[in-house]
Amino acid sequence: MNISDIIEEFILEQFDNSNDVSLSRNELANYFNCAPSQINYVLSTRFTTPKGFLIESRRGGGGYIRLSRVDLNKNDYINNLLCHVLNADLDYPTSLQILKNLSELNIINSQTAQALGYALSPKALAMPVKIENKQRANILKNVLINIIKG
Amino acid sequence: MNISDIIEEFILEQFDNSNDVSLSRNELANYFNCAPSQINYVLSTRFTTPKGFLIESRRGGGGYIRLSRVDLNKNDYINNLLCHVLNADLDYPTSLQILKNLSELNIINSQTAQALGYALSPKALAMPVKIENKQRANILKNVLINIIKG
DNA sequence: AGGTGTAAAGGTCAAAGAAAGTCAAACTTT
DNA sequence: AAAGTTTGACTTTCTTTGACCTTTACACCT
Repeated sequence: MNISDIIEEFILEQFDNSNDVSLSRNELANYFNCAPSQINYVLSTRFTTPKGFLIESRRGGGGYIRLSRVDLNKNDYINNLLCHVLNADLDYPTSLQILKNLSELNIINSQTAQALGYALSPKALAMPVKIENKQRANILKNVLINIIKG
Repeated sequence: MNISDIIEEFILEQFDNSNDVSLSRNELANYFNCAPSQINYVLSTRFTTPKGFLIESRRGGGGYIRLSRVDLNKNDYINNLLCHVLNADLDYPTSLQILKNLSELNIINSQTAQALGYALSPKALAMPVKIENKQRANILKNVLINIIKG
């Protein structure tokens, strides 16, 4: 077993009953006698969104890293979007269709769908088409990832 | 938790029922055993206008710092946003604050605020900071313009 | 009454410190 | 060889501290 696995296990244990864990990168690194960036490595390979984890953090004095777990099974449609559709380019009409679906599935309400539609419009993004479609996919992906957190 | 957060909480508690709080910088600094300018730091990062706080102060003997909470006026707020804030760069924390205000003013509902927050996050935009802040301003502006139209 | 000196506030800014983030090179395992 | 790990140098963000500045009240002269 390598350090990454050990650290992963350690963090998983912290999840005991709760769905949230707070930790200090430096302390952890010190405890396991490894480079601080090793912690980032563990987080980015083991505590990913597809696995149902969300990460928040803050730098500077009193900084922290906070992990939380979400239930993925309830969100098949979103999951599918995240794994397939949103990794590629996303044109504006398609994005509107996705938003409509999300709204009909009651995953988001209609105001949210509309607002996001404006946010993803060519006018809002204002950039060359090729980049624009990538950008649009990325924004929507991010919104969804966070929405499933509930 | 760092001192700044603790001081912030302390001040927020002073707001108990009233909408005004009066305090002495030196006394506070003394109480928390920190540099007086730390108080200014807390005020300028936590009790900002976008967050709905107003700060008055006076130097010299018998000087003071007075904080008050203002409630935002719907039209003024949007107007100010469109005319000033959203023409310039817009950093992420400020955008979150704006969304919170818009939600409190019932201009958008809380789900929309949250979704837009994710859409405007550095991760969603994924571009160099300088461009990112322009982009963020532009997207939010576009959303806002269309929302008040509708 | 009117200057004026002084102490008592608060303000500003930049440097130092304290986290966390990134990335690529070196190393290991498969 | 490819994939996965480990490490460390460098970056970015947020906080803390301290030196120096400005404003105000008040007492003391004349």
